Amino acid sequence: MTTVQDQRDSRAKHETGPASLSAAAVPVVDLRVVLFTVAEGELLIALRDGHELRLPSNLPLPGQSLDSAARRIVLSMLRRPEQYIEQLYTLSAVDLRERWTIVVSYMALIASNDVPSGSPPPIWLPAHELGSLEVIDRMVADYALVRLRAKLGYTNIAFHLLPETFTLTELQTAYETILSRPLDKRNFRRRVIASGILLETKQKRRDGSHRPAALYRFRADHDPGTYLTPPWAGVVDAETAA
Amino acid sequence: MTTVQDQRDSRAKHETGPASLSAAAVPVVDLRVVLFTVAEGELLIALRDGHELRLPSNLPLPGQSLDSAARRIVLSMLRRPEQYIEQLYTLSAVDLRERWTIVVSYMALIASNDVPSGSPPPIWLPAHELGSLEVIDRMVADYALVRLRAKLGYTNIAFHLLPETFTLTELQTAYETILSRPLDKRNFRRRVIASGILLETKQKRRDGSHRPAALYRFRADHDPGTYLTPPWAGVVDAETAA
DNA sequence: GCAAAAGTGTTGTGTATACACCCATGG
DNA sequence: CCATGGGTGTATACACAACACTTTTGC
Repeated sequence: MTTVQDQRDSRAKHETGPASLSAAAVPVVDLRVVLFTVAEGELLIALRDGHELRLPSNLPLPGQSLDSAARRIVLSMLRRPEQYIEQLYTLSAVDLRERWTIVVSYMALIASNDVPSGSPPPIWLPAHELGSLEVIDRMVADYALVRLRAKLGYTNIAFHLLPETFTLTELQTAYETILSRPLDKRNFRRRVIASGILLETKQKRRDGSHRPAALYRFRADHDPGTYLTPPWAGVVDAETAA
Repeated sequence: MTTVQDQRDSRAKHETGPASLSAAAVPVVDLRVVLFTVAEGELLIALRDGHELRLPSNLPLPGQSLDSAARRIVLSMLRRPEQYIEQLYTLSAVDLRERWTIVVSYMALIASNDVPSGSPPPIWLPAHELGSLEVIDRMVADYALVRLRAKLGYTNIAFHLLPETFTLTELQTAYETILSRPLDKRNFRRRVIASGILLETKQKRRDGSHRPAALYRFRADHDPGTYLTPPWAGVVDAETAA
């Protein structure tokens, strides 16, 4: 019945015609990032503090991949690149100002130690206290959390929440914080060692009055990377597409 | 350093200034669907036949979810709703006519028997012969294939490629076609029966000169549904967001 | 020598794989 | 009676969960 051409034509009419439905007939494309970190046994999400708390967001630029645009958001928040980023989902919504918006959401991870924070610094809100967020932000953040937890089961993304070197106990604590349940020490260590993703440094960390812990490093080369994400994620800039 | 407001401002400059990079400063949002079916032992993708073969596409409408818009694409191709649909990925690219486009891609599944095909009917191309597609379409289709194969392993989506009743051999053949490798009959049957997603009808299908096959039905109520897809996929229309 | 965290093995249970023959029917 | 696809069971390897004690250090 309807061909591509038909549809493009009817859209063109919309563009020039009056904005119906109190939403303009051409959408704004808006990126939002759910930036996680783990600190003091809590999973935190970075928010911008304006009139109200909002997920950090940005508009894409022509000739730039969406993934770069998402990374720019993180940079503007922290003055540091994230350690992991992944696209989540895209949805169409009408925002508070009745603007038709296409929201492309991302999840990002970073280690909490010495994150410098740009100005203004982000507000770090515990992931289970998102009640104050605006509806769309709330949905996006909730979904990011679901996905993060699910991915702990079959990927190694949790490493990206830790600094360059870390102890196995720190790693386990990160898992437990995100999942909010305790894990068995021996089983955890066995699995993570067997996965081959750890590089044992010769160093030890001596903390308090107890046995020092071995320090490990994340083997980026043994990381399958961004798992059910397309191979070309982040690669399609103007050059590539031409 | 840079706040949301800053970024919106600098973007506003772009909008009113000259379109740099030969791409307009406001993107077109374009949905594309990779519609799969299995027929005669081949995995096929539906394409529109214009000047060249293209993935079926569409533009979203304000106040409508992207998922509805994607479903509209399928309807316009087949005059039937799909049996399964899922969002894949969103990317930014500059198309052949140098228009800056945000491409939101979807994967959809349908049974091949008695699909009526709208006019003009789609061209069904084998999934391993996508060489003739335009770059973006090609990437999208390739990724859809990766995701479909991956999901066979941990979901039941393959059912959505079959008609309402089917034999276990038909189901197995669908899996084998998509994975392009043979599966063990006994193990396959054991697993699929154990999963509890099959409803055994009392009917049998008598084909040729051999034992008749039991017919099964898909238990939609036992299907976890759209798996790593957000719960609100397709729900966020104008009403919901307000 | 004691408090405090690091580190280490075994056993059972369930899940996935490999593999070969009999069954029901039509012609 | 034979050709054709439908249907069934067992043995083995591997992954995962449960569970408790010894080691090294600082004070």
